[in-house]
Amino acid sequence: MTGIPSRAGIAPAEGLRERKRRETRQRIAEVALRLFLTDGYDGTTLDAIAAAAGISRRTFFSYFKSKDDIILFGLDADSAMLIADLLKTSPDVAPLDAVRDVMVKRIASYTTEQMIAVDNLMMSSESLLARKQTRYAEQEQLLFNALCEVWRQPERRAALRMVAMVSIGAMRVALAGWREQTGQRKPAAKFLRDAFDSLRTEL
Amino acid sequence: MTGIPSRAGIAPAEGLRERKRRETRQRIAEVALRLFLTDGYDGTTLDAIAAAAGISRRTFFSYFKSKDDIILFGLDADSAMLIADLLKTSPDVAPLDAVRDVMVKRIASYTTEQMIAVDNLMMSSESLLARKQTRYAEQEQLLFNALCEVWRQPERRAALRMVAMVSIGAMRVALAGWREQTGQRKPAAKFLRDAFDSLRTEL
DNA sequence: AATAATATTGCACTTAGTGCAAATAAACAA
DNA sequence: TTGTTTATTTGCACTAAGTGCAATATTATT
Repeated sequence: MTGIPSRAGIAPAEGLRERKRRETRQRIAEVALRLFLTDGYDGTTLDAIAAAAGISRRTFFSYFKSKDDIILFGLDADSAMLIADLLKTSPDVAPLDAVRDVMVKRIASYTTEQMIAVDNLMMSSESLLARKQTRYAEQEQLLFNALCEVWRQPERRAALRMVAMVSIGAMRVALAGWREQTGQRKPAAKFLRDAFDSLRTEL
Repeated sequence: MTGIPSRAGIAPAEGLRERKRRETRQRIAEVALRLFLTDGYDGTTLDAIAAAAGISRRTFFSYFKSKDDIILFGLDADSAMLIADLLKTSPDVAPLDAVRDVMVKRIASYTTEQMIAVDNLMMSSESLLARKQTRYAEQEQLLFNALCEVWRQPERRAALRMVAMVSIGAMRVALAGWREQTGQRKPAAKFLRDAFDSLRTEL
């Protein structure tokens, strides 16, 4: 029993431990990304990352479970926002349109350089490329779960699974097309809209 | 100058070298798969595989470029057949219908036990799961190329990209649904047809 | 049989990742 | 402050995948 310091229960008033942990994790990610961009992914060892972040090699693994995981740092927040947006939509609109609108809105908020840099990095390593694909699969699953929350009729589940698959796929194809264009004029949002339009055309 | 042995040029009359190489590769794959099923993927070392196949550990890498690659052995032949079938279809039918029909036809020819065994294996290891996803991405690309061969109008390329994406996606979702069903009564082909039907419904 | 081309092997090496136990630092109670 | 509990950091030894290289063995060629 003994009093909880000041504020009760919720928001446990981040102590020194939590803060340092958060900062260290952030520092590792920043330092690693910088090294990746200069020396390449495969050319950067965990020893180098640990040294640059001021920790031991062993400690790295208490922050990230693998070298690959560094790249995924921060990306979860993005898809969480997308899901949050989607959960706010009305069940009256068509699921595919809802997802498209939410995606288009989100994609416009990204900075171009960051996206290209991270994407190029991912293309440079086999294991990162593989990791990227599994991430799409995970996102598809999350999206499907969210869709089921909004459109709750059980008889539509099979269709919603297809909507999730098609949406993540359209996003993937759109981003690939956007990345491959020479000169980078058109915004990613346009590629995304075109991809969803193409779906209707041929199907 | 100097006669080509007996038959000219084409089909260079497989010599001892080629035959042994083919046999060794086959033997490694068989032996490895057997070990994977008994000891698990991560529980099977390359040393064990090499020993069981009667080669040195170093030699393994002249047959497969990684441990993961063993699983993919033989799968290429399957997708090659699918592509070959597709290339025979007429440009008059709708691309998506053509792909669906070819897939349904192909999937019926698989033996159930094999599929389940390999699939369970893939689920058991992170790196194999990642590999499976990249394989889907590769198949999507191959399928897109084939579609462009049959339906040659440049203005339809964007749509064909979507058809490829959607088709591989439908197959992926169908196989996942088929695998997860308890009791394994319905054939995979039915799941595949339902998946393609669901596409039309919600889109 | 001699020679050229290719395959196999052993060896040393790098790197990612894990288990464990000792040392260190933060949180908490008196 | 001091002592105690609890979480974190670290070093060390280890496993296993994968690579480079040079020596050896095998197959092909003339």
